[in-house]
Amino acid sequence: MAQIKSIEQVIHDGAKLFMPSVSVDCVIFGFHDNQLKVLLLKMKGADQWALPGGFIYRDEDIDEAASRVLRERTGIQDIFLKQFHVFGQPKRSDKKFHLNMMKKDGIKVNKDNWIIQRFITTGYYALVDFQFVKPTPDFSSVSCEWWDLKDIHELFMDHKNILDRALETLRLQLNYQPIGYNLLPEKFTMPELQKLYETILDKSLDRRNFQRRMSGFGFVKRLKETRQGGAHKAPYLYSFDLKKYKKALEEGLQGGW
Amino acid sequence: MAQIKSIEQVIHDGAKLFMPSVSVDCVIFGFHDNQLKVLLLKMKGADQWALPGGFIYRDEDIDEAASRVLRERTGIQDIFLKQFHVFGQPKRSDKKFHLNMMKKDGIKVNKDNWIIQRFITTGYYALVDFQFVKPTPDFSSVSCEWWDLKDIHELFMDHKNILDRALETLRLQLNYQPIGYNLLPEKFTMPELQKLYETILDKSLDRRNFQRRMSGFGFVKRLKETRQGGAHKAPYLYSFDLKKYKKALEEGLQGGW
DNA sequence: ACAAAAGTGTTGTCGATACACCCATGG
DNA sequence: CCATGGGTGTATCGACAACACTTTTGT
Repeated sequence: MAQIKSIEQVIHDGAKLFMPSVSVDCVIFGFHDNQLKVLLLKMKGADQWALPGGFIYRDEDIDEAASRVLRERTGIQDIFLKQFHVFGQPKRSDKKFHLNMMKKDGIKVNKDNWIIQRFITTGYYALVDFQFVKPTPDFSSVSCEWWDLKDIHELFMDHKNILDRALETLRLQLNYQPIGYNLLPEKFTMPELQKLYETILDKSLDRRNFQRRMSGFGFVKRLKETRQGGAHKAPYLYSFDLKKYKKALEEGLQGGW
Repeated sequence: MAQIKSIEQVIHDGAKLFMPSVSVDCVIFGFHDNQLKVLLLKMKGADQWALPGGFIYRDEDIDEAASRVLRERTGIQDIFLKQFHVFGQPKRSDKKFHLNMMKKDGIKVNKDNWIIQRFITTGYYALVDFQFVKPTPDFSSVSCEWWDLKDIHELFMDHKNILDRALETLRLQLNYQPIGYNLLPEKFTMPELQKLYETILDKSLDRRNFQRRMSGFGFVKRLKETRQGGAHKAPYLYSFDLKKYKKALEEGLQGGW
């Protein structure tokens, strides 16, 4: 697989290298300063921000393509990455807008070029450890940065819609899957985990009941250490019990029927 | 949108009419004789059964394409139909197998024809009222029939895998969404609804607790009529309270957090 | 009359909520 | 020494499982 280095190259070789009509877009969530963050790219030739995305090589699994996008934008691999929806409205991209954007950027492209066609995109969302991410722009963008979720109001094409759907899915998942591994550092305190949940859900939870519920699930284990340095009582550190965590991921949290 | 009537036509006009590389496949569930049924097509030129599927017209929403497939195979529209997964492995279809199948059927197709290329398919599942379905084969198939879920062991391409994933998704959905509308007739008894749940989950539930739980959700309402004719005590008839049913669909059943 | 199916009631358990209380630490 | 954050204990409530009992109907 040839590494893509420029828009010109995509325009020239895209049809040969990639599958037509299909793309992936990744909503990469991180957590820092008690804020839910999303990794965005600033597009060349447009004053807009976009989700990291990409095309699928002719012989590449679509999940691997998403994984590759994530890896190339963050330097991170082997983490939680999940399909959540296919966006396939015919009007989701605007040919004129695209052509104009390319023009602004000084790029000539034929009207029937591969890249100007209609694309159906599969949305993926990822949960990553903020501190290990090295945001890296791609050929189509001038910068790559973390944004506070609440500051994002408008994005490239239908990407705001994709982001909203990802968040909705994430909130639902919270009800029947464990979360936090990959979003928090190796060791964390219970209040930190709670803040994560509160931030995702955008509501406050009872401190004491949260602890017991979490402990009850069994996939967090308390360490003997405490987090020193902060004012007030030093909280215990916890880490995830990977075995039980993965088991809970597969089996779900609440039995249901 | 031109109606497709033959494989030859797809081979000849497909590239013009449809998006390349993408398709939809539908797992259409029905319920009859206390059995979960799936609608399958018997392929021309291959001694195999397949899920109803199709391509996406150049100006068609992908969800509408799935809806169209469902409509054309069953005669039913406006029902529960949901994306559940994208199947995008490069090896999911086998070029040689396809070419051979066409050959058997006496159809000549070029090796670089649109239809022989790699496809990424989006899986949808539908829940339909068995009695209203008029199974209708498409251009690629010789018949269209309901199969008992438990009798399906092997399907065309990766369709068995798609079916399994659909069932898995359906079972999960059962935990946080109401179900039964579109799968059962307008009026039904509580034991019938229970049988549906038991069949999907493949396990038995307590008759009495099931009744109370269901009633508790609020989206079924008891009618004054009873189902006459059967031996033994006549059970009450119920029907869905559409307003509350849809509300439950949107908001989910168990609060979670 | 009796078996089988359907409807209603009762009890115990467990988890979730809502608190009260205790502990540690910095100012 | 007290405000603040963190940890533990407990009473109450409600959901759900398990099971007993009653009602209806065909044979």
